[in-house]
Amino acid sequence: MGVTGDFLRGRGRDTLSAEEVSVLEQAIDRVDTLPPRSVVTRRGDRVRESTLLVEGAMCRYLDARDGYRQLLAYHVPGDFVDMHGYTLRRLDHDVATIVESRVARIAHDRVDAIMRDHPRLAWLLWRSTLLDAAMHREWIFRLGRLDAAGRLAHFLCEVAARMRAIGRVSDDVFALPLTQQDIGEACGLTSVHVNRTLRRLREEGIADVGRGEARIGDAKQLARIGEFDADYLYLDDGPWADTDR
Amino acid sequence: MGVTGDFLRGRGRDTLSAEEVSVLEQAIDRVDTLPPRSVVTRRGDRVRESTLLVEGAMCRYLDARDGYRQLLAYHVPGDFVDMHGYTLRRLDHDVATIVESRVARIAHDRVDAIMRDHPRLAWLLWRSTLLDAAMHREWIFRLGRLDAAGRLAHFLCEVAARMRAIGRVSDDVFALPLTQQDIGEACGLTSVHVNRTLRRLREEGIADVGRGEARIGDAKQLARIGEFDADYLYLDDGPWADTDR
DNA sequence: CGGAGCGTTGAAAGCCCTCAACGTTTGTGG
DNA sequence: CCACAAACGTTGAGGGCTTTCAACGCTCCG
Repeated sequence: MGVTGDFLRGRGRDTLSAEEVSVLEQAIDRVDTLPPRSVVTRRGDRVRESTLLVEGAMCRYLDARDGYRQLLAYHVPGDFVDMHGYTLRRLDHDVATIVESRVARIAHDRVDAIMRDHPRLAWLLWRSTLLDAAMHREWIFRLGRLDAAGRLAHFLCEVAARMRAIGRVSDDVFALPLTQQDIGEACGLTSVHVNRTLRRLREEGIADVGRGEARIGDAKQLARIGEFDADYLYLDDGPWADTDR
Repeated sequence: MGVTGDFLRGRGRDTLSAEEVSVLEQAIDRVDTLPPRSVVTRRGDRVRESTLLVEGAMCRYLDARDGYRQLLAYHVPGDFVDMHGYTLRRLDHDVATIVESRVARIAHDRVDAIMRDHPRLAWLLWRSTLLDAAMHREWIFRLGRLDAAGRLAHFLCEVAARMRAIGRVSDDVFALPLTQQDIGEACGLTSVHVNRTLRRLREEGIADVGRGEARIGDAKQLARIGEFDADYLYLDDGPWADTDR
């Protein structure tokens, strides 16, 4: 299988036909390896290709005046990190890697052709941007309504669910190559408070985060604390799960 | 002019050709008038038509365990409040009116036809969902990085810019039919603290919010406090502002 | 005219931040 | 392979922003 193997797996399974996989694979101009902690796209940049994360971890963020970032999204393999740039043409935020990452590039010309000739694949690309929006909404909820423990729990639940969907969770452990500073920037907390709160979750056996990975000790408790409901990830239904329209 | 007059005006001007306006108008099944403070769609609902807000004000929100809501979006005339439902098929949040509102309904069958026969209009619909996502991102920033005054300032700047884009601001005054409770639910604050913070903004002559409207006294200061930059609204460029691809 | 919702204000408590110091891990060059 | 530095993680103390609880005035509408 090619580099698109994970595409949309975290976002509704069994969605791509063999032909569609082939079309997507042939649309790829090249595969790049990006160094860790590198900025891929800056706010305001005109983008002419879109980027599928194949392996590694990336994020999107906005800078604040005080020098800290606000993370907007955390990306796992199979995610397009900037498909919205195809339509919006310039990005309103930065995109960066967390660790060394392999990415597949698809020129927007190629996407034009997909839009024209492969309506169902076009639909899937649109759908993937809408799933980003659904996650954005849940991040708004997390920041607006939850306390520190809730925010961390909710974040961990989301990443765990998405990692599970792409087959990267075993024994309730998955890679989470984020520093406490990063996690703080995702959850609107200082790294100090992230540290204290993660300690509490660890001491209570609910989750253990550190050394580049996370272990979920009590998924039920974690979901309760984070008021987490995976509905918004639309993992249960492929885009044509029910075809009655 | 029909009921689609404001569509996308707040989201890049001069975007619709006469033919496209006509197609959109003819896709409308009916126009409903919805009472104030009514829930239009509930989380999980299967949606079979999309809703264009013609007149009034609406919002989208998620409920928290404590009984409070987290607003996810505030909608002004010209916004589709649930175009993402066309692709996702069920909604992951509630949709409600703030005040009595007129909405135009377009069955998803009709959208199918638009997708098939009017690629540029299809593109515009996709674009409008991407602008929602861009606003979501800015809401994440607001909640994650700004203090109470900053959040209110940022929110007011956004609504002011969007109201201006649809010609609904005069003498720096625009309708804002939200209670302090509503504003708190948008900005992750209690209504008590919203009250105190709005008072400060009023006393300093920066903004005056109340009695169903907002008056911007010092837009520059407001933007500074809210770290607001209207780039993300993509108001300056229609979807084909530059056609080099 | 009465009540309900909304807006306003005060006091006290709590959650999280800031500042600071120190321990631990990681990575790099000698 | 070791030594060192830099980044990351950990912990404590104090302070500040926001919440909570409570009370009261105002406005609008039935």
